[in-house]
Amino acid sequence: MPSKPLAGRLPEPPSPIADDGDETRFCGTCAFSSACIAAGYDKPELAELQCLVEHVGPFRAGEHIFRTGDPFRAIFAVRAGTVKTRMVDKEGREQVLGFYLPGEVIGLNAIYPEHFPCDAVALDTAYFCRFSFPAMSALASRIPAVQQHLFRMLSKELGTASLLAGDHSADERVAAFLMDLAGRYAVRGFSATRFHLSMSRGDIANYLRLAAETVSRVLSRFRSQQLIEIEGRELELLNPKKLREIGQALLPE
Amino acid sequence: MPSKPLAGRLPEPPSPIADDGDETRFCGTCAFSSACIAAGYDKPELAELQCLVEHVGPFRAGEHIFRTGDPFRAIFAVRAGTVKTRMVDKEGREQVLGFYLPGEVIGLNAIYPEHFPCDAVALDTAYFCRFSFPAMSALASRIPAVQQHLFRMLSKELGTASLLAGDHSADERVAAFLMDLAGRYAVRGFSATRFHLSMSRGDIANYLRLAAETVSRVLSRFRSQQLIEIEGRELELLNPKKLREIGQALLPE
DNA sequence: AGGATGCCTTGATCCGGGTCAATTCGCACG
DNA sequence: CGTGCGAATTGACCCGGATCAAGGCATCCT
Repeated sequence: MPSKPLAGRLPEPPSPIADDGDETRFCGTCAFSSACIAAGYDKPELAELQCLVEHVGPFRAGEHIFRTGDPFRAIFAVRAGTVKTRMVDKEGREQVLGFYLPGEVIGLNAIYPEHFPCDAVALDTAYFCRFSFPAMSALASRIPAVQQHLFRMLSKELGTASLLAGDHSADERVAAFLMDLAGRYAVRGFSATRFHLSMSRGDIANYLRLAAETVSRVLSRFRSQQLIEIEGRELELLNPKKLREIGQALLPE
Repeated sequence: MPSKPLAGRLPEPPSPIADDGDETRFCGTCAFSSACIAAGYDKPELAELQCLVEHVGPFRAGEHIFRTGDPFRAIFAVRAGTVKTRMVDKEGREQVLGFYLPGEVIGLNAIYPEHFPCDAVALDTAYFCRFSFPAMSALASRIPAVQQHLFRMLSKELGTASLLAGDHSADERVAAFLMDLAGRYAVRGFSATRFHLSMSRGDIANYLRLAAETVSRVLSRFRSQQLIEIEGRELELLNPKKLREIGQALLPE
């Protein structure tokens, strides 16, 4: 069954929203929060972090945050909403690289080429913190915790990228995908067993290198096996243990 | 036909060897050379770079440079020889993550987890420069070029990792693999049309998420189509243009 | 309201590449 | 100098998931 309306698709983001923060208290759920805490909220460097960050948005579903080929000047932390990144080859085939939830960071893969190698597209109404990268790396030079944080984020993304590459069955991929999302929501303090899928079946399938029909079939089977409850894009994990087991080959630890 | 002997498998590495360098002139083909040059060879910082680097090796074919779970203390630049990195899941299935040629760097994916998430195994006799990572990041704080170089390497590896993930035919994968190797040899100043494959068909297949038999078949077909000449592990690219065309979806640019 | 559109689901069919198997070759080793 | 073992090649067969097709059900437009 198709999705039910959420809230009439209004300005306010339907998915979990990260703490907005104010001048002195920086977004609590942001990917940089740990770096900030390590640096110490009272340190003068924090003032600089405030300087190099800029709140942008809202972007509506389908709008681009950046496009392939745009010169790389900044990275973006998702403040609210969901984003997919994708490459489009010259035959027009789309390739979804990843989905990003509140608190996560996009644009890191543009450092090397110095131009964005992919598009970033909002899946629902989304807000961001924009970090000037030159300013950021200058700051990283002076605050080891910031530098380390950047290294860690890059290295982490490297780890997840290589997991997807393995040859795994459709069941493994879908189960791992659901558990991965659940874990990421949990880290940010949201429910790990009930959440909304902001992306279409087609996007999920593309990301997992499957056909949309296959994703649909697997989800239907998982439902009939009492592993999940799903109605449109509203999802509940009924048996996370079993799901983790199925997807274990694709999951960390 | 299987491989022909190269040089009797003796201490000296059979594959291209990077410039060994001495106290003041650091390995010319090393991945860090550009950072060094940017910093200036005469700068006192270079002395520190000399301090934090340590030449290790030789490792013989099959020996581990590091193992899954080892605490992360250093990254390694390949000085000579070839390395594969791989993960082994708990069912014992191997997953090849990448091959590394002289001048390239392994271990970056360990920064985040702080333990190596994979094994690194020498494919032939191999030598390395070992860079203490704490020292390296301390240096990165003081020399922007070093920091930027680390960022770039991480970001670059991120880009290549996501290419493999796409769903592509066996022909595309194999062609792209060969052209990628050719390009990487060319960058380091080696022949881009004739080179030795240090890895087995099985490793290639595993890396490309194919069966060894499929790789073998594709190579045979490429040979019958006059695209390559191959005997055992000695390879010559007869029609790089066509190969690039076949593999374009997986290749940069 | 009526029609168009996009997303999702489900069924039927097909094919690329995996799996199994046999053979050959080269090399290490007793 | 066999002998055994691993890597590579080639053939025969099969299966998971892609593709094609049809139908349902929302939302959006006019």
